[in-house]
Amino acid sequence: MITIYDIAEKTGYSAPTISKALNGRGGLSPATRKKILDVAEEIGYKPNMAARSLTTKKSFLIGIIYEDAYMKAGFEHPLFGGILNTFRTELEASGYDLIFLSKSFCSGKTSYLDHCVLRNVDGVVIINPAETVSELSALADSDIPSVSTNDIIPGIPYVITENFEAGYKAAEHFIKNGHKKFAYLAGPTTEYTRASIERLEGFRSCLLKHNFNFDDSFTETCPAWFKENGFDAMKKLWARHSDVTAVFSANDRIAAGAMDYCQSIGVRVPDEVSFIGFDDELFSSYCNPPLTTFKQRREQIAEAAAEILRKRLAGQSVADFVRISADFIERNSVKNLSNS
Amino acid sequence: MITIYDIAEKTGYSAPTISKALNGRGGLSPATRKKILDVAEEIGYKPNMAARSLTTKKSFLIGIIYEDAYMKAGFEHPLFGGILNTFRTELEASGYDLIFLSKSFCSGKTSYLDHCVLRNVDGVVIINPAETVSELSALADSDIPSVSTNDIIPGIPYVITENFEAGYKAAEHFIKNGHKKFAYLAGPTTEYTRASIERLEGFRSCLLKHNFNFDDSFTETCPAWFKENGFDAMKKLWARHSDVTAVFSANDRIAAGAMDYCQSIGVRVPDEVSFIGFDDELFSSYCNPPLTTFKQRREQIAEAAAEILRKRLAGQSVADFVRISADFIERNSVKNLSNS
DNA sequence: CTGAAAGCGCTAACAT
DNA sequence: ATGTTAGCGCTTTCAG
Repeated sequence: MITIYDIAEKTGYSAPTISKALNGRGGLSPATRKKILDVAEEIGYKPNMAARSLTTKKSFLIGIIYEDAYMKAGFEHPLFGGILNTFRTELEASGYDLIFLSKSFCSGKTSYLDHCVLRNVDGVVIINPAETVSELSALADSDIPSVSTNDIIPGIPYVITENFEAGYKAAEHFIKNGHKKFAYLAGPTTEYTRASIERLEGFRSCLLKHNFNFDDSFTETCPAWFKENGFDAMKKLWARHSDVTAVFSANDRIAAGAMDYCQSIGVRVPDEVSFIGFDDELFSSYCNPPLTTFKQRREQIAEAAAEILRKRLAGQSVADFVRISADFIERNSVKNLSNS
Repeated sequence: MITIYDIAEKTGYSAPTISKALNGRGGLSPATRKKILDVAEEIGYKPNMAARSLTTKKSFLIGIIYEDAYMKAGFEHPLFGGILNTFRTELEASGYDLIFLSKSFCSGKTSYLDHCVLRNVDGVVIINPAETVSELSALADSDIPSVSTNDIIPGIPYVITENFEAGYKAAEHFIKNGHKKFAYLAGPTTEYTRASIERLEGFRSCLLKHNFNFDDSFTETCPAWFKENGFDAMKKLWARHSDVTAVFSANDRIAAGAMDYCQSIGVRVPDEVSFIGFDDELFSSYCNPPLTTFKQRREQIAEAAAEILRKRLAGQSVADFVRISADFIERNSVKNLSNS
């Protein structure tokens, strides 16, 4: 292992001087600095982050909370995987390393916060916490800067898609295409995750504004985000209202399951029932008919979250939250009834 | 910050004694140990990994090399995302934390190996390196234990799907269904990644064994793994051989693009041309027709890799490589010509 | 501009 | 069974 003492020996300077040169601090003659840096390069010196961390109390480590308890898709989750991707790039560019935080370090008796202390992380990004998230409030109360990209945790700034706006636009699109009977297939909601409800509220808001009937019987809530749940939900909904023509789903998988149900009982999509989904998963452009949906701007969400975390790491104040619009992706799952 | 000295003060024991108790080392009376652990628990002591790492030279950190330079799908990659998922679970259960390795730490002048040294990682998993992987040989030559789940790097044990076997089975399946004219749409190959070629070799091997004609003109190589590449490749292949009825593709996206091409020129799938893909992406069960394909056993690959790394961390010897069979997923993209 | 001394939190080696 | 001493690699403080 090559240490600053090796450089000290080679150059004749003392360890603190080497340290100053390496870290670009002041109080050094340019010639000295250059000589030291040259020797460091020459003998292949690499700092020991653990030692540096011990004295400075900074680790240049960002903890990632990533569990995907909801969709069980792991890193392949259509939203979270993409956010993590960009977030990683952003923070590595700022000189930080990313480390996964878990609740099971040290024989399972640690909390997320414990894990932060153990590793002395400088900051935390909460991409997707495990279902039991109450302990996140401990994180929020700590002085470790954090940011969330999915859950709304009191005391932690978040960056989330403009779900209300998207729901509103979905309704507008159906109305514009002459639809008059609407339904919503909701996803599950948790203490800190209200995405499905926000989408519903936007959807309903637009419908009521245009004086359409949309009471609770037109919403069916899925216990999870999978295709099967969409199938079951559509079945129940159809038993109550077989006259709906416009179905908005909380995500693409639910929409796919619902379309499957319709086709399984001989109801044509989109001729008899139209669909709009959410997420723009890869399969959504392959299914039949290709699904009209919303794409969340993962890169932009990650960039905004990275920016917030960077500011907090620098001790600057930040907004309580940022909302990012989703992009509407029009395909062929919505029939224009005005033309028929 | 709570340290062992706080426990020492509270209990009256010295720091090394506290350390022994905390780490379960011998030479302590059970009573002493219990008292120390109780106090530690009571005052909420958490070890400082950086300090521990400084003295022990162990960091309990595993470096992850994950770039996805090939498919640009990031964590949503159909194979790598899944492997990372399970690998993470496995190693966290063994008391390790996962940290991403990059080549750009410290203003971009570090290599993967440099990054390992900086963070003093105990081991490395190479899930998917960046295109320029030559520096991995430096890692292989170092004494840091590593394992690879996609690339074959001299000196590093790997766990990879039985690609040859799968290719062989694909050919068998076509033959069993009465096909006589075959083609292969290859993916790109790099210095260390021969998956596409291995699949081809298995495919060809079976065809030749059954005395079918299969010269190089029946293979078209895509420059990348995307749908568009499959479309273009099928177009070129079709210009040479419009009589093939059985097309095996190096991955599902290429297969999807190729099916698109056929349908775009009015060739029916699977009635006139049949397809087998690779990966079993989510869209593969949604596309039209649903695609017959192979699913790589991501969990099993990750478990085997974790086992190899654990053994190497413990100083035990391991096999040079492990090959894991892929599962054949039969859907409706292969027509049985014997029945027609 | 440079160096000496001290210490971050922990553990290894040895002494008692 | 427990304590003493020393040191991991680095940076901070302060003296020169």
